[in-house]
Amino acid sequence: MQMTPMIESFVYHFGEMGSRWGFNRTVGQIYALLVISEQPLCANEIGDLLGISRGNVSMGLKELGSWQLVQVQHKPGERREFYHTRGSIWDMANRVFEERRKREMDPTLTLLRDIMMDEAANPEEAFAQQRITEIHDLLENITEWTQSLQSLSPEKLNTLMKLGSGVGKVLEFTDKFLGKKDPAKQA
Amino acid sequence: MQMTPMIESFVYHFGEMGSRWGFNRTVGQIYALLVISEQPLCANEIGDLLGISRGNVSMGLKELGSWQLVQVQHKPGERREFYHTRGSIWDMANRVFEERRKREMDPTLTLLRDIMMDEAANPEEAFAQQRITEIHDLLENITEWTQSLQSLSPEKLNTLMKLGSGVGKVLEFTDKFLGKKDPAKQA
DNA sequence: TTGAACGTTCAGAATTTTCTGAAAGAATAA
DNA sequence: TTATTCTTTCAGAAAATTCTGAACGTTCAA
Repeated sequence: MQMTPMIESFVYHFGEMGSRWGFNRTVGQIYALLVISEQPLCANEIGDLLGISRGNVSMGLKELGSWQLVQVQHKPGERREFYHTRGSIWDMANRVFEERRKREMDPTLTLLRDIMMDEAANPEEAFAQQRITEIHDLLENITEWTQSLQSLSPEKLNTLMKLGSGVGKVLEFTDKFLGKKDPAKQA
Repeated sequence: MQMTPMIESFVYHFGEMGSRWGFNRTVGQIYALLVISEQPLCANEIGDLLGISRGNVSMGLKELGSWQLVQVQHKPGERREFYHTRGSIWDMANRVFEERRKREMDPTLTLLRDIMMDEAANPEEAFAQQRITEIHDLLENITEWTQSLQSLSPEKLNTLMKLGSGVGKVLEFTDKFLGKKDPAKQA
């Protein structure tokens, strides 16, 4: 693996973006490198390519492991471990979604529910609780929905994506033909 | 406005979460405060409630303004500015999505497209380009789709959300009744 | 025109996050 | 056993981010 300008720009950009997705720059760079490398890479090679210390590479790979985004491989006769990404780009995106849900959404929903259970001590708290309930319901909706989308087959998801806002038409159409039957009941 | 334990826990949690949504802890706290306060707040009050400096409040409000998440209000006879959130919780979520798309997705898509246009200098770059194309297509799909969902009416969006994975059934149903017609064409 | 009450800015301080490299652990072969 | 080659850990260093508060700008009333 060689650091050409093309590969550098990709790796550095994903380093910056990484922090938006829940991990730091180095972790993002390591991941970017593994994604675009056809061959699995060993820790030393990663460190050399990115110009970071061996310890940092180790921590980064550990982090990526906890996200289940990398796989360890052994080459016969080699003692070193080689790393590469697992699954398709889709699988990876799913895993990031899933992991962020667990780490961010779930604790937030729990907190909001706890607050909703409390007795409001005054009108200010009552108003706050009302807002918090709205936020909770929205987040819960989005969370459940995205989760159910993830269980859809890739083909169906693709159809759905291609539909775009045309999905509105499909809903109308379905409504008309099913008559009284509420499509929501099919969920 | 008073800092009760209930309000504190909400505000602090959203401070932590804020960093995941693209702004820092203080900005998250200021926003949380404005969301659950029925009355608009002035900058001094915000600073006092959160125990942060006046300058920090000013910077935080500026940041929230750039996200179009707060509105300035003037009370008659008052020289101070009062701040509160604009629109419903849904509107706010939309605005955050929209803003993140502009700040993160668009630049990423541009970079990936640029790389896709380059000539691959060797087989390694060719492989990298292939992966980058996959990533680009996925991100573009998701971006366009979420954008088109945002243009849907709130009721339709709600129906869709409630459908959950049941949307798969609706797609099958539509397929059957439309026969040869590919629903994707309606998009 | 002065002073009071507000808002903004930004250099440097404080804090938080990330990274390094030395030490220690583990596997293997001789 | 010892040497070799790899990995991991973590205390402290380095870097990045955030925050403070003083200086300055603006508006308005007297």
